[in-house]
Amino acid sequence: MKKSKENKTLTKAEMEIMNYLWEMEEGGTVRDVLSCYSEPQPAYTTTATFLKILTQKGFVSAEKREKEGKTLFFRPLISRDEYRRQAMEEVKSSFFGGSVKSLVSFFVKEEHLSEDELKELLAMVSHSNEREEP
Amino acid sequence: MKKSKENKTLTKAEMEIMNYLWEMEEGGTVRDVLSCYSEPQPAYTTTATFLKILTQKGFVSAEKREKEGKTLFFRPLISRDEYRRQAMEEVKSSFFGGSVKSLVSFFVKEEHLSEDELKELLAMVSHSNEREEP
DNA sequence: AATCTTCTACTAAAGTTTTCGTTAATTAAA
DNA sequence: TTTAATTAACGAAAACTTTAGTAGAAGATT
Repeated sequence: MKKSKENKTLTKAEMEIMNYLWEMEEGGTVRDVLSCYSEPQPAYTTTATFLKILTQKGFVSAEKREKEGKTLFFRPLISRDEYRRQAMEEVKSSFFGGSVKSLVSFFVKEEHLSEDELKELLAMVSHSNEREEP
Repeated sequence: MKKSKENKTLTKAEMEIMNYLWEMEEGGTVRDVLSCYSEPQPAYTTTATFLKILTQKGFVSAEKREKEGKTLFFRPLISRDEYRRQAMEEVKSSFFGGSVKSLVSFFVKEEHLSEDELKELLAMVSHSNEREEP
């Protein structure tokens, strides 16, 4: 049986780029990503390197498209939600001893969510609970 | 005006040690921390190095105490809560576009919090809201 | 007091992440 | 079609993180 250390996680810099890609509708080119950075922007090649790494790690695809000549187009292969799921597992266990309740209550308190906002959340949750009851 | 890059964050290994220190009542010695690791334990000096680093970064104090001769006693200078606050700021902005609501609803949905648990949370929040109204 | 153990401080190597210059190829412009 | 601009690929330096060996001081044991 393989040890299956499939838990490839993103580094900080890689994460930043994924966020930019997710923000764009389809993905984008090196230059598209580069333009997302606030000053001081990294070097073009730096961004290109990370996109390459992300490709190798399987988080994005690199496509060559007719219109754009040699320019590669990078597209996320994992959704923000999917990755969040993995990453939040980490956050939960390392900051909140694995307890969602303690995590959620932390944020609710910390951020002073109003009653109204909470009710909104409650409604949202009731819905998803309904269609998931076993 | 100073650039004030006070945003010292803990690395993974440092974080692990802080967690052990927080779990102990007061803090502890190198050996105390070492004994918290599950096998394979790192070398004694590895742990000592990290405690030293944490001291330099200002996350813990190193005290020499009468009873224990030369042995140093390390004590967290920041509470788990305080650090969480910083760290969660990061999580919120990089995974949820800065929106607590989106974060909380993610966890509530993801983890299938029950109605009861949510009510508990609601109660908790009502309380903290009451004593903070401006 | 001589020896053994335990501890901190120092140092450095190994591992990982971040950064970007250089090169060669492709496309655009003159 | 020669020249200039843009790009992907490569390689490696720089920065940061993790790991641990060694030395020498401090304390415990015989």
